[in-house]
Amino acid sequence: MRLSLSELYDILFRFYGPQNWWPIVENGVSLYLPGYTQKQRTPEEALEIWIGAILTQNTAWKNVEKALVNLKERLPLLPESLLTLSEEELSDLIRPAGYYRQKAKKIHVSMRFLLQDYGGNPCELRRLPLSEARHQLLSLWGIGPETADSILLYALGFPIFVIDTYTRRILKLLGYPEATQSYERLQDLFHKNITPDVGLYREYHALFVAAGKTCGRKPDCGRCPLFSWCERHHTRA
DNA sequence: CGCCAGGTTGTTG
DNA sequence: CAACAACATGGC
Repeated sequence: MRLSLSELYDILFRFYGPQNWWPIVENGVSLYLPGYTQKQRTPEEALEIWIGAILTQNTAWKNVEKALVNLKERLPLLPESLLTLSEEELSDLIRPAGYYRQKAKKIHVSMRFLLQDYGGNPCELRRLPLSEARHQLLSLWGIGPETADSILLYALGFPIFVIDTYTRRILKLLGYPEATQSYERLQDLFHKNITPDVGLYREYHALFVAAGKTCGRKPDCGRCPLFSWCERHHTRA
């Protein structure tokens, strides 16, 4: 019997507990505070999430953390401050996050956009309809669907579901054919089956990441709460 | 040492 | 549209 998406959420939540995404870096460590799933983010927090979403593209969070620490000890995290740095200076600070020249360019593009169109305040995007805010994000060089949706959900508080490689991996193993389809197609599955609640969407996506890590390079099936529904369980040679 | 991590873009068939 | 290369550091 295949797991429904709400049953899956319950299992993951009971096993991994609240994830309290998205973290803010303070005193050199990432903080995951209980209020974060519901909280309306301040412009400062929203900007850090925005930049973090770019930095974490195909990159371990530990490396992003180092980059954010470097940035925050060098200057206040504001578009106008970041833009006083050249792309080369910026790339030097974010080096630990990898792809540092690409990401410096991406951050510059986003900061110019925010400063020119929204007075440097990312939260102003919240005034737009969701589809238009998403369209604007996707029009920026360096922001694809996952980064856009992470910003919309975690920084701006729009009810949109984030799809990442972990989501696909888990759903494939659970036998969901939609997992091999396009980003928007898979996203629709969540929008149609899970009530659009920001706190719920934030927690659910973070739980996929937690589960995906258990199922990474060295799968720890003995400790996976999904073992009995997993393809590996049934199709082992 | 090799593999991969909270992707996106550009190129090519 | 799908497949593939390029982008790059650091942890396990």
